[in-house]
Amino acid sequence: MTAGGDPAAGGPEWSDLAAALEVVGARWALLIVEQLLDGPQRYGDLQRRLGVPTNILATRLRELQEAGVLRRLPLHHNTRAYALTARGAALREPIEALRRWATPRSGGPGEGAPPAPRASPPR
Amino acid sequence: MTAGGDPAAGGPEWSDLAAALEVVGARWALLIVEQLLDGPQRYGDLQRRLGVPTNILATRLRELQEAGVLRRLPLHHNTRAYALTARGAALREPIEALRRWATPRSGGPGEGAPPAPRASPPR
DNA sequence: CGCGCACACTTGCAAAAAGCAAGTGTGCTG
DNA sequence: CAGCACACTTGCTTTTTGCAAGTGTGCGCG
Repeated sequence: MTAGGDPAAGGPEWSDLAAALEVVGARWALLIVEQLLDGPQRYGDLQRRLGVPTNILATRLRELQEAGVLRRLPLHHNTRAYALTARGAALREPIEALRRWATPRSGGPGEGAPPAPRASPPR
Repeated sequence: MTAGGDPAAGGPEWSDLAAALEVVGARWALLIVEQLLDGPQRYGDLQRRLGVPTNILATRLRELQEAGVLRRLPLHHNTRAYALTARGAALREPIEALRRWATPRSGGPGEGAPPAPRASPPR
């Protein structure tokens, strides 16, 4: 069941990871979910806190909603908030794992390559 | 855009997650690392197993190498293999967390949104 | 009632990244 | 020396991302 994805073929494998990235692999998706882990937020708040272009934000919110990761909560008059579904909240683990990976841990077995300074947003 | 962080301003936050995505957030990056978790592989193998465009693969391998995630092992004559560094291997946790998230767990409380079938490579 | 304002998005267009196909260089091997 | 496998490059098209400005809607106020 679901196993393989491309059985008995020399073709590319199809992993669960690819399926995950299909949903949250787009440019600002995980950052948006991360913000929402703190609780429901409104469009304007997300935009200001992340610095994400407004059209991208609108697109991502629609996609993530369709994927069942978040949903819109109608607020007063014409305002609304975005909140994670259970499936969206389950992204806390992967997100924290990524955060831990990125966090420079002092006292660990430092190795690999010397850190090179960067200075620009996601990607 | 907001390059160089935005300290002590009302501007966008700069999370560790963003730093992680800066390194492994590009289109095929995590998939490449996932393959490499099984051990060192050669260029052609990666390309065939993932179905990634060859120019993209070359670019990602260079970027991931510069980020200290993997390194090139010279093999016989002009062939080489790519292997994860310790830092790259540490991505196993985030990757497995994402895989678990994507894995349809039978018996769970179905919720969020009805699954919509897809049929195409990442993104 | 009409005006301005905040909020939540669209729209239009330019720049960057991803994708496809074909080509290049290198070192065997026949 | 021709042919072949391997590891990439190069040239061009398509898709995605980003920026800036515009649209619609519902108050709050004079």
